[in-house]
Amino acid sequence: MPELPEVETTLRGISPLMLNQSIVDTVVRQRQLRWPLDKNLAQKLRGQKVLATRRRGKYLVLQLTQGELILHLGMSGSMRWVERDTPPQKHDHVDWIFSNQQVLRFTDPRRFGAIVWTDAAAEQHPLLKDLGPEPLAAEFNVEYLFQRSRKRKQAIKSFVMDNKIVVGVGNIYANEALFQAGIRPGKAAGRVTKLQYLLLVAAIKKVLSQAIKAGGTTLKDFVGGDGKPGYFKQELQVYGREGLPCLVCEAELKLVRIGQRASTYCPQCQS
DNA sequence: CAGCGCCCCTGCCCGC
DNA sequence: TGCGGGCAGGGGCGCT
Repeated sequence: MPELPEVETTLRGISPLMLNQSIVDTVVRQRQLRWPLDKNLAQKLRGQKVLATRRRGKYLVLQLTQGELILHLGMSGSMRWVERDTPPQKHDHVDWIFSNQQVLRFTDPRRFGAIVWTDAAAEQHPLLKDLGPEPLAAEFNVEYLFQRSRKRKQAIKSFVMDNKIVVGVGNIYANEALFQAGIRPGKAAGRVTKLQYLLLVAAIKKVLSQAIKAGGTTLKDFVGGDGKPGYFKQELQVYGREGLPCLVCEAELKLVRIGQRASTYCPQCQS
């Protein structure tokens, strides 16, 4: 999936063509996503104008004339503009046809993605209301993270991937940020020092910003809203590099599982 | 409550 | 070449 940079890339790619356009129709080919799609989705969206778009964590939100549409790309989702009458492929589950004749297509092989309409502000919705701060916001800082971590025995990697602590730090960037900060992924969050948190916050902000700038990381077939791949993969220093030499000290990178997720680290550089 | 597994699902890669 | 097993960018949920 798209991690935060890929979601941001998608948002930037799909927004311009839909702003101030009305939804003419919603074509649903597969209702079974993370949650079954609302049977009345097409009816609820018909004629609604997209007034604004935004991102909260890995959720995309379309502000409509009435209510908001919450979208999530799960592990394998993507959205892109397609030409009208482009034949749908196997996993092209939903199309939105806009008043300017543009067609926005939601594709998601694994179907962990979500499409949820809400009549109130998306931030009040149960899916979004308990989310932690945005990683690139000023309120995500060393004091905040250090304070939240005290007495917590959870592995630091799971801790920073917890959306209640901070949103948008997925497996790839958690691995990268911990490497850059010199912290072992399995270390208890409560035992990570304040200095290490200072480095970690900086690393998270840096790696996410750089990935956004590069248009996200394309591992398999991620494409942004413009259909182009991301170019961050070449920047990855530890993710997917287990068994290879550390790019800093040449020690062999190790692989462990933390919270059922692959965690790669350098036994020399990270403590 | 914190924290850990399980699970949703398809595709792909690897070893036999 | 075929098949089973394991793994994949997420995260809600139920259980201890």
